Amino acid sequence: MTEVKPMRADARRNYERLLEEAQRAFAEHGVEASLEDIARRAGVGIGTLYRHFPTREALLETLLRARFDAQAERARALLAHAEPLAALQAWLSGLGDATGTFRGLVELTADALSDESSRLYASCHAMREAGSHLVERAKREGELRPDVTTDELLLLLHAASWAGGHLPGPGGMQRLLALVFEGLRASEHREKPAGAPAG
Amino acid sequence: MTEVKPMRADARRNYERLLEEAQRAFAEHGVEASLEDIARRAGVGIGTLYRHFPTREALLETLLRARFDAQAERARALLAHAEPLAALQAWLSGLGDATGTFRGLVELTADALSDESSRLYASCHAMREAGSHLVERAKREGELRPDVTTDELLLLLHAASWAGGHLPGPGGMQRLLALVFEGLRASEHREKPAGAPAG
DNA sequence: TTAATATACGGAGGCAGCCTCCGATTGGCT
DNA sequence: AGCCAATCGGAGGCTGCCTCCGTATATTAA
Repeated sequence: MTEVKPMRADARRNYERLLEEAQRAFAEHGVEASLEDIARRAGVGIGTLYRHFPTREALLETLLRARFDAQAERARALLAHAEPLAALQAWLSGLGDATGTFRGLVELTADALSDESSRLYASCHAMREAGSHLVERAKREGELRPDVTTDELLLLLHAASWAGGHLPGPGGMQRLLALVFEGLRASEHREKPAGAPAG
Repeated sequence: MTEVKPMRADARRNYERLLEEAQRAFAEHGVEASLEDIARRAGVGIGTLYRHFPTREALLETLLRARFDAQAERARALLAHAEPLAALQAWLSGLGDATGTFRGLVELTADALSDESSRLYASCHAMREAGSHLVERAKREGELRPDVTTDELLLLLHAASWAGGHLPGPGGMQRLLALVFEGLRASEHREKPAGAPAG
């Protein structure tokens, strides 16, 4: 059985200080924030940081796992929503907001989803699984094109989130995500403004 | 009358060796390739590299300007194409291929397009301009939704290119770009499914 | 050809970040 | 109190960025 010896008091204290400072640092400087800086601000030697979190990814994983779980939970909740496509869109939209919280997180998440050897892969798996139920339902009810996969959808979301960061002002991701859902063709059943551009 | 004094022979030689090695290095290791390594391989001191190219961006700009010009030219040529939307798609598709040549190039280009202070901004400007003519034509002829801007379109392309790199195998970007054009809704009156030529 | 000089070269050196290793310290237990 | 395994901390080795300046050389004038 996995008997876990309780941590020594100082170890636990440092562990928690490190997580706090890491959260701050990543939010402020993005995922590339300096680890030595995190250790410094936590009032801890660099060696201590590396003992608790052997890699940057390990540190990020600890911080992110809860978020991924929350997204999975949200997906399950949205299965109760009456409109399958709207539910899916809502889920993706929230997921996009979450991956926008610090710079570099989108890249990280997209990598984790496609690279099985990533430490974050496992953390993401439950989330993808939960999301795929929303996807399947939307397909089954004829609201989502049947030839698109969950992975493609997630990737498109991450792409929109990534690109949203390059648009001035907030709401960029939402706008792009909407475009992706609607497509780019002008079409009759979509109301189009009357006036052709002058010129 | 910008009389340009000819470079000293050794200077010109080094300049060219540096560009060659930079091309190699960026292609192999992405835009973050070590500058000291480039200098080393070019058989030149690091100081010499920095004299010719004060920043990494300056070096990249020199390498990329020709590419951007080529893309602008391609856009102009495609104005002769009979089908406006197909022409636009073809242009974007080629542009996406070009930004996939080395890792980090997509990010770089997207940044350059949105940040006026970037050294690459000027280089991109003509390309965006040329592309916007394709966009306007497609709108005018009612094939492209009128509420989307050239910048959004370029950003969506870059997003697709970025995301394509996270899909296994080649052709990821093409597939995603097609999805973006067609939209994600299931719909009876869509003629052709988006998708990579599975053969 | 030689001398003068503007031009260009090269790498040492200072800084920061990554990560490892191991002697010093200390919490927890008897 | 005293022991010792668990934990700490940071020096040190490495890489990469970038600047500065003494040295070397291509070019030109004599």
